[in-house]
Amino acid sequence: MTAVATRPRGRPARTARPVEETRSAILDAALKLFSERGFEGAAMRDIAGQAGVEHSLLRYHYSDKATLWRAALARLIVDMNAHMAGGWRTTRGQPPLDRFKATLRDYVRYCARHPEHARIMVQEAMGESDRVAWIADNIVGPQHRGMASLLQTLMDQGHLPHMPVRSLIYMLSAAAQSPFTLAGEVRHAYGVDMSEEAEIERHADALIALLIRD
Amino acid sequence: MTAVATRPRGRPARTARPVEETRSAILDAALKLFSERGFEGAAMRDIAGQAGVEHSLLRYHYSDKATLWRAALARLIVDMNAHMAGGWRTTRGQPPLDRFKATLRDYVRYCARHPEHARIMVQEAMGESDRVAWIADNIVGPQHRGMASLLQTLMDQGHLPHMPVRSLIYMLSAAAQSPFTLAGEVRHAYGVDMSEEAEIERHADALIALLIRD
DNA sequence: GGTATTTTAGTCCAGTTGGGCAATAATCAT
DNA sequence: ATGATTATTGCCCAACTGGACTAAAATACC
Repeated sequence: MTAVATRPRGRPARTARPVEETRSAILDAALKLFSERGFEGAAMRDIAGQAGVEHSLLRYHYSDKATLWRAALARLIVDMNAHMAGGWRTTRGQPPLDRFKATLRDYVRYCARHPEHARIMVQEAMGESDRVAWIADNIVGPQHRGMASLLQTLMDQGHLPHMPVRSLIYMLSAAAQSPFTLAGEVRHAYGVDMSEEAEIERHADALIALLIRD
Repeated sequence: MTAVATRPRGRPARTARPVEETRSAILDAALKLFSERGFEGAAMRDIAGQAGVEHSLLRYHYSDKATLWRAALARLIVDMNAHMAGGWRTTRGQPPLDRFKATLRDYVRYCARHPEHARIMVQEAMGESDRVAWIADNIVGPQHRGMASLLQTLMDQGHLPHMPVRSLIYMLSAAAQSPFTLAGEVRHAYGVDMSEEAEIERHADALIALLIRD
């Protein structure tokens, strides 16, 4: 009945959780709910509840719902870039094909840990909202440009099937993400938990087998 | 200001559009909006508006929102089965590999014409709603069982990369659907309209090149 | 010709929504 | 000390939500 541990009204003491932690908790909650229910379906109050704050606080830190959405996605990109750049560095000096295989495996691991990412892309990719344009400019564009030349090289060397690079990128990404994006469906239909370490590595193996010709 | 051409209150004259057409228009509208905004995000009134009827009519034909959702998806499956079965028949007598290639092409065409299908799958595959279970039982299960043995045969013959059949099904479907599910993104990022005939066939070529080893 | 049924529109309701605004408390700048 | 700034809750609102109920018109059945 009683509200659990309601914070007092004013600014919290320095000993309480610091601002950046609060903002981060809000972004986590926003990503979770936006990916589960879509932009319209995710209620500000539910996001606030998930983050453990009052809903007015969202509007204090992020002036409206669209701004909150952009902030959440911006942080997602930063995280992804950090993840992928880390893996890329550790394979320095290896031949391109080995590097590519390692990167694919790394990408599958990212997809497994961040299924929200792909789900949000799908949910937004249709309507005429400005969010689609934002995604295309800030996420898809940079990401695809970063991959294109390596893919073209490997394709020319015969390690990848011959086709327009754009087609390959879309199919590659989709194949990597699919079982994690649809994790609920996989669980219901096959009783398999795709968040398990072993399943993730198995899927990485499958993706590499699908793509690479050597 | 004045409402445009409001139908009179009662049952429409026989000359007006027949019931089945009304029901069909409602299901079309429901699919469109559910796929664009998700289950919670799609408002009954908006679906009604899209279908050109009053919102109470939805509740007459389909007792509640969940029932409408199920009806819309049930019709989608019927349509898909009809589409795929048609293509399957026309290749009777051909060798399995050729039949499979033709079926892939046919599936890509279906994905292009019904991007709502894949989008709804993604949108529902997460939450713990009963809709996930419904999808797994009524769509995914039957569909996958129907493909498994042919895929296993082709894999044994070396025409497909070796991996668990389940992995192949998920990657194959995702790769086929991806550029159409993300059509808005493709349009913004590349200026390409994936609903064009030529693009659809190009993508079918790419999918076949990705999968088949011959 | 009358009565039941089918198919539609219209109205009302209680709950939820995004957002506006005031209250309040800790901290910081002077 | 005191006044500004920061970070938070509390309360309000008009708009919208899914659904319950009512009114009405065309048709089907007898």
